[in-house]
Amino acid sequence: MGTYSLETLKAFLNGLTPIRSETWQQLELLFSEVQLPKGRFFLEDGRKATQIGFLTDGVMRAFYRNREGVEYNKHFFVPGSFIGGYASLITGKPNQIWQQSLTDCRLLVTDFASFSALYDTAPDLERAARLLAERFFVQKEEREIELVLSDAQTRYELFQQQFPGLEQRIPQYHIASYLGVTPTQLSRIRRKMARR
Amino acid sequence: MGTYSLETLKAFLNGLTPIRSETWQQLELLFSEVQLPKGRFFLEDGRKATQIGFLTDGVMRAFYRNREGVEYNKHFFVPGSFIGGYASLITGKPNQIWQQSLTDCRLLVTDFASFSALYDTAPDLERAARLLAERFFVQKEEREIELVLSDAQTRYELFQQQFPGLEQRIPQYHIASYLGVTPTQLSRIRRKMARR
DNA sequence: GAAGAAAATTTACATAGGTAAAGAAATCAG
DNA sequence: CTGATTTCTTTACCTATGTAAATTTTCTTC
Repeated sequence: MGTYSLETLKAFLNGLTPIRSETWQQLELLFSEVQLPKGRFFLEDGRKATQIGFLTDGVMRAFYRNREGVEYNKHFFVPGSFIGGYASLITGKPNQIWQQSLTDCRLLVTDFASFSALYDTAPDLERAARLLAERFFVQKEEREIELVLSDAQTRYELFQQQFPGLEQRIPQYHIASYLGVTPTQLSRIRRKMARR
Repeated sequence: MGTYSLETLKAFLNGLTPIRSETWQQLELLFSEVQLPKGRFFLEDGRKATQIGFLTDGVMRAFYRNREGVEYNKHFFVPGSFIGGYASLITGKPNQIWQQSLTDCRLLVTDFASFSALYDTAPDLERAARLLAERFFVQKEEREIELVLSDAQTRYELFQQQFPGLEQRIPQYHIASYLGVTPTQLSRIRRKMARR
């Protein structure tokens, strides 16, 4: 089972760029499997991020929280995603984005410092890291475009396409927050859509 | 003058990670200086991006445009910034973000394919590219947080801090668009701020 | 399967901020 | 300089969506 998770991670990295077996041998020693029950935080606001995880099972969310405690969902993670306070890991500044399990989850976790220390001797891994950073950037930009150019109903339809089946697994208020509207408004949108 | 621009670029890259002189020798041959009069596009919607530029003089903006032709400014570029349709360059998909000079500009321009071809033989350059991608990601996330957690007046104040002096050089409607409000609303905010 | 909790919907009302258009101010070109 | 253009501000009006609270529905768990 742990082996299977590691295989998923290996396949993911190889999908970015071919990883040499020497590199992988070093890499797989770094990761350990962690169970995260529903509702737990992988990452909280205000402290420095130090770990990265690779989600192999379950659903998680990333969100911001304002002074008054209002939460804004920014992303859902499904199996096969890297999670972690990427900006905080890179800059060393306090983390601003919370990450929480919405179902029971399984993760492969490692210390980011150990991971990135390998870049010096493993150019294939540094390449993977570049491609991953680029992919993260593109994802953020695509989401930004979605938020700017689409109205709430279209965003809802896009959410349904991008996360098939997820709608059934998590509360609607989480989806509303992800769409940038209130549950009230999402309910109005759904009613309107159902009427035709 | 062209030499001076190249020095700026070199300093910028060295600020990311030390660049070997062999790498720089190859690199500087790739770039050529381009003048961009006010109002010209570096990049338009719908076609694939192929070039990157390094802005050495002037101000540019990046923006999205919806079906109806309404524009949404997402970023201003000041000297010392890389510009180009980064997402499109990476993915090969059609570009979605327009980039236009707001004043007369000077740029160092190169073909991205030639630039990235050097990664294979120049790990220092690939490292710079990784750090740049990470930096781009962090910038986007910080801006995202700003848009989510701050109201329009705070965003205006942040704009003034982040782009000192820029306010005087470009029309207010460009700033309003960057802040995500109408010129009407920015005017209301300014009036309110002036009253104390 | 009944009681309680959580989630979703609906309603009534309030309001921030949009649109449109007119007028004032500033800037530019000849 | 001066007329023309562009930019900025203001006003009036309107609508989408927020808030709050009540109601209904769905999900848990004992």
